[in-house]
Amino acid sequence: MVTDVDGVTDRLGSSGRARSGPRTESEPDTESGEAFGDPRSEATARAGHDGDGRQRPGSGSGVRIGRHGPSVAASARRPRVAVGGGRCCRSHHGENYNREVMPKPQVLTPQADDFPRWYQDVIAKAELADNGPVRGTMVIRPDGYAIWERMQAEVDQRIKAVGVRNAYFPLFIPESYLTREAEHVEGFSPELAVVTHGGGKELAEPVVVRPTSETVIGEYIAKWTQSYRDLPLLLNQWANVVRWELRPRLFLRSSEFLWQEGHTAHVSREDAAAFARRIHTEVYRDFMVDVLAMPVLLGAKTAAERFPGAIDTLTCEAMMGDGKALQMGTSHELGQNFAKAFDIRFLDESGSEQLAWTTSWGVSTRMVGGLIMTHGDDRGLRLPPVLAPVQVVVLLVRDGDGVGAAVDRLVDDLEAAGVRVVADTRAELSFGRRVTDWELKGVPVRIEVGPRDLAEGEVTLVRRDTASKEQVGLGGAVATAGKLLEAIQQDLLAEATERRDERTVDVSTVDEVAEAAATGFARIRWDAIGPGDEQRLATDGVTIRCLQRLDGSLPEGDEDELIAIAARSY
RNA sequence: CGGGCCGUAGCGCAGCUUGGUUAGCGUGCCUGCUUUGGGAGCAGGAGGUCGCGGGUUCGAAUCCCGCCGGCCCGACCA
Repeated sequence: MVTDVDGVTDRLGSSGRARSGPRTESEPDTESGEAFGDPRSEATARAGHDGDGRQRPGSGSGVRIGRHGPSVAASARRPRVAVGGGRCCRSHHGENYNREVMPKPQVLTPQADDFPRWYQDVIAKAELADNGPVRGTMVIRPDGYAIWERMQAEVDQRIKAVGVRNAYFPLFIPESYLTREAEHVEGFSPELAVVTHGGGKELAEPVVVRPTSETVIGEYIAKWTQSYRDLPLLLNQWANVVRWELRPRLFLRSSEFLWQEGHTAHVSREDAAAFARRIHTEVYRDFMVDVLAMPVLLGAKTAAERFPGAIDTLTCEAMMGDGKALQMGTSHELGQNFAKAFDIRFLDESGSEQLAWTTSWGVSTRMVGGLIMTHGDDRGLRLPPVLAPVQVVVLLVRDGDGVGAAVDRLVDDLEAAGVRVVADTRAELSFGRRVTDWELKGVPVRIEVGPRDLAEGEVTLVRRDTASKEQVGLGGAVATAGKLLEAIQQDLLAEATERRDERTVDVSTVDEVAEAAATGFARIRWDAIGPGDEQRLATDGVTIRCLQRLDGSLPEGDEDELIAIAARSY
């Protein structure tokens, strides 16, 4: 099979730039249907693994390998000198012998030095993803995919809660479908991958690899829609899509990515608009705020930024750690554009034929990038507990005197309490190394179990977000962990909200917009931006991210008194 | 597609200007011992068509020509 990514521009008669490139042989690897995880199996699925992700023989949390005599001898040899004083201290002041802030080894480029470099470092060191062999493609590694699976599970549940059902449509779309909607084809043809050969022969009609599925799904919605009783028709699919990218970045912009695309048809414009808004708020915003702990701004796109073929595009915009904006999700009112192109008609109650009104909406693996850049710090990822595939890691500091058994019991108790937990008993790695690893991976709470603590019947709990430590009795560890998880979830959201608000300024002129956008978001009255200003800002790398009402709520259609949020963006 | 830069061990790099032993260094990897409460130490070891092709030369990672690939900056996008 030969994939041709350049020729289609001409064939589709688009104004897009022409590109040259070799035709590349590629194996047919049409992987259809994304498996997604059952959230309930998450904790148990991980329980038999150590921190390396390798299955230990014997499984269960109590596996012991290669730890015996020496470490016991070592701990026995070490008398309680330091601990003796510490014990006194602790009992009187509740202090911790190792509470002082530890010198942190630099494992990542600091954010302040070079934010993009930091982002790449995190992805590499936390083992989230790699570049694929074809430029712009992405290999999502198990720890990265686990994050995506958690996102899928949470979003899927919310999508279904508003009455949408999942289906699956093909990867290949007839090229002719794309051309039926003028704006749509113009918008997408520059980034299409087109298959010209199959089965060793040139195809009579080339097929495109879906960049999005409005067209195929429209064709079938038309087929399935006869009566107003068939509407609303509410569909969603989890799939991969391909948009040939010139400047790829892992998670943020790759030539192939994973997403969810919803497609619905309604009897009236009002119904369609209301549904798009409902998805936008009840699914996307709630998920992003409650699960991702990201304070997204909701708004409408300007005509220039609208989805090709839409009459209105709603967006969720987030601010990253460097002040730049990231579009986290969009919902489109497609009006009757696709209904006309694909003949989506129905008979209404009076028996007269009507054109349907459609919507589409999606969120993608880009959210993983947004999550990294929103909460990450110089030590690595910081995952919000509600999302985190692993919420608590129980770290065996050093073996001896029943430490292993205590780790096992704690893991069992946490699991029984519904916490997603793993045990790290890798005695062959130094303590510091393992701590650093778990910090890189962003696990919200770390519980350190070692002989010294245990002699006091205690363990040490450490928050990933603040690095603060506290010691609690073994019996209280589960309850404390639960409280910490809740606190971390709230605090991450609060921290991100505070940063966004600090870096958002109200301005009144276009020049001020450009200046303010250098460090964050600029808010300006939409009517203060004249024709041509939007384009002029774009030359400085600044775009209008969205339009909101003065109170920050979502506008409906064309309203006066709107505020434009302008920023640099990813 | 325009402008700048780079291809040497898995990754990051030095060596090239001024051609000449067996091509080095950091990290990672393997083995052993000692370690383990904040990226452990020591010893030993494996790993290279110096991007590809041609040319100059007694001799090329190094000089010349061509090709291929990649990165960064500008015009589009979840």
